[in-house]
Amino acid sequence: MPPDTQAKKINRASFEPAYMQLVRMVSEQIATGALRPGDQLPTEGQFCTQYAVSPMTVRRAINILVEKGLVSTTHGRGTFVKPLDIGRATFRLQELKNQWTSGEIDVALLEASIQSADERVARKLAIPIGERAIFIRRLVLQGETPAMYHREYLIYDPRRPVVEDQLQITSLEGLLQGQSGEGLRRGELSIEAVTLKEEEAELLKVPTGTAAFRLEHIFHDFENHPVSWGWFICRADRFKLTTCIGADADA
Amino acid sequence: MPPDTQAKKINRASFEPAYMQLVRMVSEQIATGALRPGDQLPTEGQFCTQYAVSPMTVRRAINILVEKGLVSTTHGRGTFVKPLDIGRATFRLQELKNQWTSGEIDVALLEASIQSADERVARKLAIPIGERAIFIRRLVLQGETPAMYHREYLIYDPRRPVVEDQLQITSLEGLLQGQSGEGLRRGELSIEAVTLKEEEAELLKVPTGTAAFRLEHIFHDFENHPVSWGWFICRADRFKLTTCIGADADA
DNA sequence: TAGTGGTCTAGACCACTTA
DNA sequence: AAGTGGTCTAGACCACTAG
Repeated sequence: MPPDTQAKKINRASFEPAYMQLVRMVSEQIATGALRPGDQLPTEGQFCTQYAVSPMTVRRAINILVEKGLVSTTHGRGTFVKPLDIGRATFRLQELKNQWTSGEIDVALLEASIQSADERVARKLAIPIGERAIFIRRLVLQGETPAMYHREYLIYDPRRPVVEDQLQITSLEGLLQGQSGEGLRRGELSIEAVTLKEEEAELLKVPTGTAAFRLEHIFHDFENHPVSWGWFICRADRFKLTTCIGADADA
Repeated sequence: MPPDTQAKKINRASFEPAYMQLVRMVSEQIATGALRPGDQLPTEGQFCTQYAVSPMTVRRAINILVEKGLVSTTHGRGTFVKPLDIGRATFRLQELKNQWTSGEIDVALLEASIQSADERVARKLAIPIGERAIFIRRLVLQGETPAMYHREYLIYDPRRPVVEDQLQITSLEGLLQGQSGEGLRRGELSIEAVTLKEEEAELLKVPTGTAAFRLEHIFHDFENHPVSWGWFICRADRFKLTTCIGADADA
């Protein structure tokens, strides 16, 4: 434990809550190297007296530091600064929305039809082979340039207010604006790298064989049945995920 | 607000903390559709009386639900169930470690040399063009199969205990086992899709032009100077990021 | 004005680690 | 046995939203 560097006070008049000020102050000490990986933080009690706050406030601040991955706590031992861990990096899909909502986005519906499910579609949607399913192809345009190509298979259920609603489900409007499907409970997503097939390349106006991201999705309803399965093919030059780890990741 | 479905009690004898039991019970109600997107949750006070817990415990549970993206709170209005938001999806690099630490991993050092920095390297490492930099090439093998190719440029500083330590920094051992660089403060990471160049393809034993992930990284020390810049080229068939959104993402 | 969430207090008790 | 974090209480006061 380093000799106490300098204990700034909590500003009670600030709009910033006390626990956040604590988080920020400790984060800065870690960022500047005043606290190094492995160092022990002051104990809960020490924080309380140093900053004249209650234990709950200290604990809240420490919990946030733990979630940020900056420190780790061990029950009877103490709280310690963690070294950089590359495994903690997380890439947020939200980033794409931000990248894209800055410009003009158009969604072109290329196809919307009823198809009979082949083996693959049947398996993904958990329906019998040959059952009818809705098939949709869309193209997302950023200005004049195509950015993503979307293929999606949807459960066809004549009892539901189908197509119109379903066209909204996982719609790119939803993806880009904010919220999708009201009737959906959970989704699974995955990302891989692929090379573009001829059809995809033509639509995206890049050479066949170009690299691209494939963002696959499958959504389930409240009965936990699959509702939709599909994937976005994203031009690599329009799709990049970035993130930061360590101190100063945000503040 | 739906007519109270059924208020299970908190089990005080359980190893599971009260706030977690609350989180789980509400999560389940959302997962089953007992609580639908847009529905208002009981207020803090109602939770307190229903489950006989203190306000702080309720607030802690609700905060967790907010972080999980299942509900949102508005100051003077209440707490409401959120619809699925695809933008909340986050992909964790940790996943790769898990995928890989299951098998045998070898790291082959292909090259470690001193080079004079060209314009690109100089810019990334914030050093003058022509300055010496350490250059490292490694190959990560999963059993017999090559999985990743790593190129990295490191600051050459004769005052530091350089090479041996630097070889550990952002080493794949670090990447795969747990913790990397003790002298690092923060890092920036990004992922793109690329097609393999001839050299890369040969090393990874796949055809030239195959799709792959490129995971670029740059790390900074406590003075916020770049220390290392490089990238992993990952075989697409060994590298897939997956995630879940919505209720039941974990519990 | 009534109801809501947001913050915070000043402790308590327990479980765990270390010596 | 001493010190640590983990949980929890039973309130308080404030700021915001709504009718």
